[in-house]
Amino acid sequence: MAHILIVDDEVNIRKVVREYAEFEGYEVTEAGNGMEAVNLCHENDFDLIIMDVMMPRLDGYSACKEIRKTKQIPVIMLSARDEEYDKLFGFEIGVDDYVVKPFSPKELMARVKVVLKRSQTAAENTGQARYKFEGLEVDISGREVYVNGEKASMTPKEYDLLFYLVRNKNIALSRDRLLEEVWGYDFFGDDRTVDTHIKMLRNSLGEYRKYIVTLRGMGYKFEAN
Amino acid sequence: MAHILIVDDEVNIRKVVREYAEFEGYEVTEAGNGMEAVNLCHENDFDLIIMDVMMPRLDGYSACKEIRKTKQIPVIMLSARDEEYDKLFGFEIGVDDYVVKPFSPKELMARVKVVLKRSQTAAENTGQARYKFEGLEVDISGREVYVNGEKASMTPKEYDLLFYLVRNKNIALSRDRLLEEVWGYDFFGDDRTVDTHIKMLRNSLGEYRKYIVTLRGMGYKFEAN
DNA sequence: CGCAAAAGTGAACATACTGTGAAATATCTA
DNA sequence: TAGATATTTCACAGTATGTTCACTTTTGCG
Repeated sequence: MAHILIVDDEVNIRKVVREYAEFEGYEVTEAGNGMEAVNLCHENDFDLIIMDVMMPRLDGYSACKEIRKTKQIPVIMLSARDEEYDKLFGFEIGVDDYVVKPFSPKELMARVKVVLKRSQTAAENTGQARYKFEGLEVDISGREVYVNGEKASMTPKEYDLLFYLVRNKNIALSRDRLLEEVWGYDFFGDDRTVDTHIKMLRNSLGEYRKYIVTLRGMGYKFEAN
Repeated sequence: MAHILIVDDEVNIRKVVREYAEFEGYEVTEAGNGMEAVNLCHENDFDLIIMDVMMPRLDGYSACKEIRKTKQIPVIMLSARDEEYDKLFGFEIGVDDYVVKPFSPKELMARVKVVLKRSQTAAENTGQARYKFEGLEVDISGREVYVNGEKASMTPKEYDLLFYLVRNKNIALSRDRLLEEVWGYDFFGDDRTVDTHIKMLRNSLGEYRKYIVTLRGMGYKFEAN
């Protein structure tokens, strides 16, 4: 799943956030100050940074600016109640969200989810929606699928179905939901239509059909990390 | 049902929208400008906001940003044809949908339905959909259960039953209630069917069967913090 | 301690579900 | 409009699953 960098000089805060984040299934890396964070960002690809404003060596505000020079990673800032409030929302540095200390870890996690989702959809709209699962490449914005490097030709519905499955990977999708989301709310046909298209999609995916898992009594799921 | 806030400076527009919304069974509150809307949002829990962009005192764009600071309520924006179009879709403020004036109230209501549904499923998917009890992991949205790190394969009813128990952990559940909620109101079978499924579920959970507690003369309960 | 009611259990049987191929429709394209 | 392509429906077969039921075990109580 997503890889999150937590930057705070207080060990206890890092610990609490890590705990909650890992419970949600995120991979977590810690940094104790802004300088460390900048260096870690040069070596790793994080999906999100949670960063305190007030830190020794290099404060969150400056670290964010520094990181943004090279990478466009979403950032959630933590800060004491009245500290720097205006600067943060000047959008000057493009902070994605802002949580006031003391914060509820649950609320923080809710915001993490929102920001991650937003950045994902934003990426899709700017042409950055490429997924790769072994030899299966799914380019949603380019509306192309490659199986072992070769372009797979599919029918429109196959694309739509696959893209919806991939966008919602690891989420159980009922036939009804698929019909509603992929076919549209105004489709009044048979449930089993989904099955037929899953069948054809599986054939198109060849060996990678394994990613499409049947959930008996329920529907289907695209299962991959 | 859902509680909707309508924000527009034109009384007639509010009136029309209110009429249609109430016809659909929604509860409706009105505000005449952005500032009112922000204040109302601090005091109430709305499920959806329909807001005009152009308003005195505080425009819809700013009001939305302000409200989003504290609450993640879906917003549908109303606006004149070319006004602010880009800003709205800049994802900066995360508007959920966008209707151009003059609009058909019917179309607006259709969008309301879609947005409400989306936010509901999103909440389910991003919400507490993953539970962990020692070595027992329950991923409701992925419809997966792990026992000591290994995926447990269960029958549909076992999943449904477990998920219902977990979602209502520490709550005593009678057989009748389980039948009604997990099997459906149209099931007219034997009470003891529940027992059999509890048996199979316990076997699937191995050592973690201990979480499913029998309440003699009553039903069952998933007991965990 | 012994009884009755409640809960656990294993097996049999009927039912429901999914994968699939093929036919029937619908939609697109030249 | 014809021909091609795509979508939907349908029926069949095999298998997984749900339900019932009889029997055993446990529990609470006088």
